[in-house]
Amino acid sequence: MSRSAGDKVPTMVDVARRAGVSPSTVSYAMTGSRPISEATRQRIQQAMVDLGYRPNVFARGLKSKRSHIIAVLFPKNERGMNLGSMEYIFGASDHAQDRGYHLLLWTSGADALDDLAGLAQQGLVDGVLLMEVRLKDPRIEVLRNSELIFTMLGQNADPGELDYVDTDFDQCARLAVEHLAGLGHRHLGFVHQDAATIASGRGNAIRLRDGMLRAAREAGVALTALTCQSHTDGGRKAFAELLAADPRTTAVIAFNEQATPGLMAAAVAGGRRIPEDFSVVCVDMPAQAALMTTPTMTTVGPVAADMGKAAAEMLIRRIEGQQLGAPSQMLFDGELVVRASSGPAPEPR
Amino acid sequence: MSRSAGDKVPTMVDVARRAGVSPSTVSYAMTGSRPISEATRQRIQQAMVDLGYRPNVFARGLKSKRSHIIAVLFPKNERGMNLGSMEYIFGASDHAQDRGYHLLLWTSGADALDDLAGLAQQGLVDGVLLMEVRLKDPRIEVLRNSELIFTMLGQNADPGELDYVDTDFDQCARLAVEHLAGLGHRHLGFVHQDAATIASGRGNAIRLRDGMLRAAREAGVALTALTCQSHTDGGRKAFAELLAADPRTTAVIAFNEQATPGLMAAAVAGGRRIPEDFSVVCVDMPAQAALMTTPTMTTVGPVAADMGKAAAEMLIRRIEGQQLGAPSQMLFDGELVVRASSGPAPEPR
DNA sequence: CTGAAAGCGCTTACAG
DNA sequence: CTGAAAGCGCTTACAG
Repeated sequence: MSRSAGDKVPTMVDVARRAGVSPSTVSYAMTGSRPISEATRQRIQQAMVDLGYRPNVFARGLKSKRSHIIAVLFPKNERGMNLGSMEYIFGASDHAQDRGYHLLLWTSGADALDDLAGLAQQGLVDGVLLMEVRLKDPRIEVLRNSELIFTMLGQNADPGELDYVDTDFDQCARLAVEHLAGLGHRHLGFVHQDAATIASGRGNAIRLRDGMLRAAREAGVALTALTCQSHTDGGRKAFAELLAADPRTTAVIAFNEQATPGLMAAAVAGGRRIPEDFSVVCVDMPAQAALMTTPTMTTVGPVAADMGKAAAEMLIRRIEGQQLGAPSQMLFDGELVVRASSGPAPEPR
Repeated sequence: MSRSAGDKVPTMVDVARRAGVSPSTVSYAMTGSRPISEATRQRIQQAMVDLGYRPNVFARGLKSKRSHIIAVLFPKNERGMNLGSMEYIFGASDHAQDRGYHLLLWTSGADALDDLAGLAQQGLVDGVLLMEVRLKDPRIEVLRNSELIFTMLGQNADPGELDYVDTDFDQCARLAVEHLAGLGHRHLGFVHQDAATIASGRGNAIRLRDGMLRAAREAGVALTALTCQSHTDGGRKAFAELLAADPRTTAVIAFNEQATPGLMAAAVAGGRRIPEDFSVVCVDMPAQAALMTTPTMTTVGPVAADMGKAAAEMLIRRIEGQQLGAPSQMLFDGELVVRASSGPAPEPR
């Protein structure tokens, strides 16, 4: 099984010779595409182990048109880097590896459509995981034309027959609002992403805001929704705007990781203790980040790694033809993790 | 150039026919491995554009033993996920793509040596970028045996002839200590990673601590070095230990992203304003994280994306035979970015 | 400066 | 249940 430097890498012919069968029989034993007697299968198996045989990916791919490689399209400039995206990617990667697939990381911008067409055409990848999906996403057209199989993490405006895995933003909104309403808060704020990001067609921000407004209505609480620049100062400004809009605000739900520290700092600077006087809940903030804020952050959101895993599984099923016809579309429920940033509403003064 | 669904993907034979040359001439024009007349080259180029030709990766790989794929080995369980690692990876990815290479993300644990041997043997990748390198790293032996080309991000105990890109921790230590000493601080703390991590052979923590002690000696200031659990409570405890060890401590240098918020919170809880009474400097904290602390964090460290890029370039040169013989070994200087967490030492009381 | 041909290591109809 | 043979789309000695 272990070979030292210099030994030739064994081929299927070597395995066949050692097992006393023809190369094609070895191939059939591997692909399972026709029945092999148990005895023969055993001998082949043993020969493979003895020689430490691994099939050559290129020969296999050349003939079978299957690479066992999937690409994850993560245009890194979109939102800057964040731990959440990383968790998706690693969830997908782990699962792909378990299923015998490799994961190719593709970081070209979402506008590099020629590059994408090239990737599709080389035959290098069997399928694609599309991240940072916009409501109107030109990559979808390219992938369709190239007949490349793909699964979206997120949704475009009209997913129709397309496969996707997405967060159930309505449910997340409800979870967050009900948590705060249950603690007695009657005047909430919702701080989401900056106007430019939303305008550029990142669908989740829009769906989440609509969900928040609906959930607040249902829970019978007031909710002020604001856009917010994605940095510390943006968060500061958002806090000021929020209080200007509704001075009775005692809690905020934020969907803006970069702005949240500034928002909290502004609250503290304004004489509010968190959570005694003011509660903060974040949507889709990774646990690791939630443990680094002071106080630690109450969060609502699905487990990103699970979503990445589900997307990878969905894609692989489609590639292997186990999922034909009907689209697979999956919404993930968020979980509420109560930490130290949310608490009972203060007594009205 | 654009082809709609159903059209056959053009091959080299199609290009050759259209250009009125033999397939081999097309190949030579692409690889550049023998001279081609300018006229012929033009016709071939035009034919490729007309047909939207892209070489089949598998056919190429099968013959040439070159895949133009490099793998980045990032055993994600090692340190948990962090933005810094992500920046290395994306820096490497961008550069690989610019150089015509694909990047495969390999997230198996560092102990999955059989998997690694398999990867090496399949011939799928031309080379490997090794992350999270330990002082004694068994992966190195596996890669050597398989004769796979690799570059380390970090160093093992005895890099010898191996290629690597690493942070110049001595220089970073000096930068941090001199910054604080220059601000009048005479009693510093150094809070690094937890004892288990260091004992497991993560080399950088050890090198950094030694560098800190040396730099402090040279600058004529006292420095208390501590290990610290990588979470908020660890940071709290570290602050207490630090003051117990040297009550005159007025500044701390931390190499522990997860613990830093706790450390700062403990300082504030202990009645110290940052930076008026107590300064904090972090080593190797990504800018994005540094902007999220309150106050924003003064940092020392190299630009991770640049290191990833340099490592990718080093690897590709080695793969393409532009770098023969002598090892490429490169240390990156850190930069000091002064933000709001460090300031002049307080008046002694 | 260019062509014809062999072959990389598999998979998969075709045949028995 | 198994084998012999063709061929996937390139690269690269060999030949001119």
